[in-house]
Amino acid sequence: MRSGPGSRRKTTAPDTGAVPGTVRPGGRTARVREAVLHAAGDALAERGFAHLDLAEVARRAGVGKTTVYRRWGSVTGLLADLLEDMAEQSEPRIEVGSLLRELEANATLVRRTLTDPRQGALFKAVIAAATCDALAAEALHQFYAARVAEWAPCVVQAAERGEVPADTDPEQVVRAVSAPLYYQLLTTGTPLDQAAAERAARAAYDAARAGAFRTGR
Amino acid sequence: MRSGPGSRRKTTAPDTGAVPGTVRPGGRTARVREAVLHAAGDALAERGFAHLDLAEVARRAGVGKTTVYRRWGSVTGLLADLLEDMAEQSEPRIEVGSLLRELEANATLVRRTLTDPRQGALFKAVIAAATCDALAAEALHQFYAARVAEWAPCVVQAAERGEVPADTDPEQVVRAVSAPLYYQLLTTGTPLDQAAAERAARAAYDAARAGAFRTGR
DNA sequence: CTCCTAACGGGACCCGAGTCCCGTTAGGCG
DNA sequence: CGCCTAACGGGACTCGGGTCCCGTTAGGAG
Repeated sequence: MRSGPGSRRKTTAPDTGAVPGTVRPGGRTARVREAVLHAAGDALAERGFAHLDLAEVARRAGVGKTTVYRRWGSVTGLLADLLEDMAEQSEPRIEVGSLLRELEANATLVRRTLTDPRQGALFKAVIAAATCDALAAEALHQFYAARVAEWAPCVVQAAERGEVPADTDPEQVVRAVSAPLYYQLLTTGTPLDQAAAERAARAAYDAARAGAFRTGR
Repeated sequence: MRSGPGSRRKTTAPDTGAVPGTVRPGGRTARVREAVLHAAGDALAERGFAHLDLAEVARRAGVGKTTVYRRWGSVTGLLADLLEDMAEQSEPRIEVGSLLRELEANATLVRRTLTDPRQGALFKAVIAAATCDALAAEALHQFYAARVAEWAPCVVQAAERGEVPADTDPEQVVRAVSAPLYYQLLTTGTPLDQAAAERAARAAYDAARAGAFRTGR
């Protein structure tokens, strides 16, 4: 793939083997990235993952088709970058002082995200991509690890207050809130309403209090 | 697409507009269907959803490429049929007399299914397909509706025994068992072990007992 | 057993996603 | 404020997934 370091060219393209955009990430490169990610998000929300065409994304972004293929390589690569971009701007947790309230806030946030036309479409697409592409899977795992880490402290604090057993696994509790929402989204046709979010938070809360997520078994 | 009923041909193909295989479902047609579904399952387990090629499936099945396209039309159509085929041979629930035990049995079954190379690959593929194809989504919803209906009675019986509140929604409880397993499979890299299955059953059980799934709110 | 035709099989063909080549634009260091 | 070259842009080209055409095989009614 990459040419040897001794290969001689005239004025064009030494081919350093580096991913384009990493050496000169400023100015134009940044603008192109933003335009492409934005266009990709639009296309995804409108036409769905299955009909996502990189040529169309390039056209919408006012960018050369070659550029998109060179920088992102494939649909899954673009999705991974899109997800990473979204991760940077996701809302932080707000402390409330009550575990049930915090889990409800989390469930509501997840529900809003999955219900949102743009973000929901993106998540569905990334999940689909992750089932058959290692790169997308890695991006997805990173994303959820970060999100779970953001919310885990509320369980730790609840444990300190004695709301749940001291050896409760915080991450398990946070995951238990999201799980039913994703499951419903993917395996049933019923829309995700607020009642589903509250139910998910409540179930995770009750299970945690009953000790279902204790690490010591 | 379909020619009008008045169109005249010599000896070939009246084109009734019906899906091939519905008029003469016996003998050869049935053999072809079985061979193709089997080959598709193999290919899916080996190469994954992304690299599933209908021409390759046809070759493996010893069947003409045209036949596969004519009968199933697309990858998602084939997946939908494959899922329907699997639904017919899934294991029935076994009565145990203890809700926790039954939920654990269910969780173990789900875990085994998702861990199995062939079935697991199929489920991942169908989930991916369902996010962008209405036909696959419908097949998936049907499948889970049937599976949930199969297991819901154990919650009804538990309610009669007083193990959980009388107005507990049985389907919610059953779904709560599967949800964390699917969530873990899709959003984390960690493998689905038996501990995860037991935890899922336990969490659903505790939440149900605490009244998290009561319909009356 | 015979006939009608549903369903299959082979192979030519088509089309568009992805690649390649090479000229042009602009980031950023000296 | 130039120079070097990273990064972009356009357009020709490839190649394999999906379609079409038409001849062949075999299900099943009578």
